[in-house]
Amino acid sequence: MPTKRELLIEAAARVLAEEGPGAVTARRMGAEIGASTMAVYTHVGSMDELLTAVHTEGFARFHRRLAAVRPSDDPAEELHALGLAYRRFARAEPHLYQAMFGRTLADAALTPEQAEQALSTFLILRDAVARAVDAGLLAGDPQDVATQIWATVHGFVSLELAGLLVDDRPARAYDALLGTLVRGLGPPP
Amino acid sequence: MPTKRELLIEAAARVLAEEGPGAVTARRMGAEIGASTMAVYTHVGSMDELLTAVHTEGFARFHRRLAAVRPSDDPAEELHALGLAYRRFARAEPHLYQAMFGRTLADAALTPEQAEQALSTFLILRDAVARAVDAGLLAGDPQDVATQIWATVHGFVSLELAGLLVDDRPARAYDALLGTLVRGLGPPP
DNA sequence: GAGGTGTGTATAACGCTGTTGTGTACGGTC
DNA sequence: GACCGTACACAACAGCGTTATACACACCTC
Repeated sequence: MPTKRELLIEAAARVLAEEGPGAVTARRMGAEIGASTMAVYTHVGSMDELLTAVHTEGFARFHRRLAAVRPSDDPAEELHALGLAYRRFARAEPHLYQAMFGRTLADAALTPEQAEQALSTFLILRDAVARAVDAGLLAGDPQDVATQIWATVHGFVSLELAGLLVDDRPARAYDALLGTLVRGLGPPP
Repeated sequence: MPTKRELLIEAAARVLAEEGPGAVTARRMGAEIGASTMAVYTHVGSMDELLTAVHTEGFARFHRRLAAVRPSDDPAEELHALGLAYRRFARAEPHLYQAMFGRTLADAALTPEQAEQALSTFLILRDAVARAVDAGLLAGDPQDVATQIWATVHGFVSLELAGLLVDDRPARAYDALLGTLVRGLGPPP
């Protein structure tokens, strides 16, 4: 049986994903779990802490999605599958993705828990990159290479979610971008 | 002499840049220009329209920054300078950058004016890419290539602003990413 | 079992927000 | 001089996050 805190976080993540950040209010969250507004303050602390918890929950879902990509013998195929899973998650839960990646550092730094969550998700990518480097597909320090891949992939889906991508065939453009990455990160000929 | 509408937009952009989105309120904006709250509604229409106008103003500033990068005889150097100007703008005005690129398409589509603004800024990059393709530095359709570059560059600075970049030398990592891009987008050997 | 203690809850209130309505002053037009 | 439309300040409304208050209930000690 989930605690009321867990119910609140789950409800907040769901309402955020379905109706956007404007719908996530303390009164609404209380009503969602059949309690009063005070539930947020008794069980979570504040709306800010609730949104922080949703951030963490978002990364947990993201982690599960990426971890579900089963390792392949072909590192190129595995990286491609990871890239597709990444974009699929962002398009499936745009508000959650926005809550996870859209914060500005100038506002508030990440909590240690958030940083650890983000790092553990990043490690999925880094390990796959390390295998690709071992196989000779990519070259360089896996950490640096994975950072570049993450930035690139995030940039594309972020522009896409913001409606700033002019391309009318985003899936094809995304594949082209992944191809560019592998070319640019490959060993020198 | 600027109109009160222009004063409001300028004040909103400034307060947004200096104090973040939470400080941009109707009462504050009225006080900023020495008028009452009603000024926002008389001269702009609503807070939402004001933020839309700030979005447009942000792209105008962005455009000026990128357009100030003077064309070089060396397309590689020009692209590199554009990339540095891009990151410099984002780091100088993170809240403005966030307001420009952080909206989720699911919330509200861009107005035609916003789309045109964004496109005209994109054209600066596309033209530079076209020159690089002519010079044999890059290969492919300039529009597609420029889209890939934009996505990549945006992804990096976006992660950086969100505090999710683990690298402790972001400037070096950014240069490495730009290098990867040029390699990946260059003509086949 | 009786009485104190502490936690969870609901209700109400405070100050803030965006927005709207009301009344008033001002400047141009017939 | 009378009229009209615009801009303005002030007040009010609903909703927000948050806090204070009062009540209910489980538990623990005597």
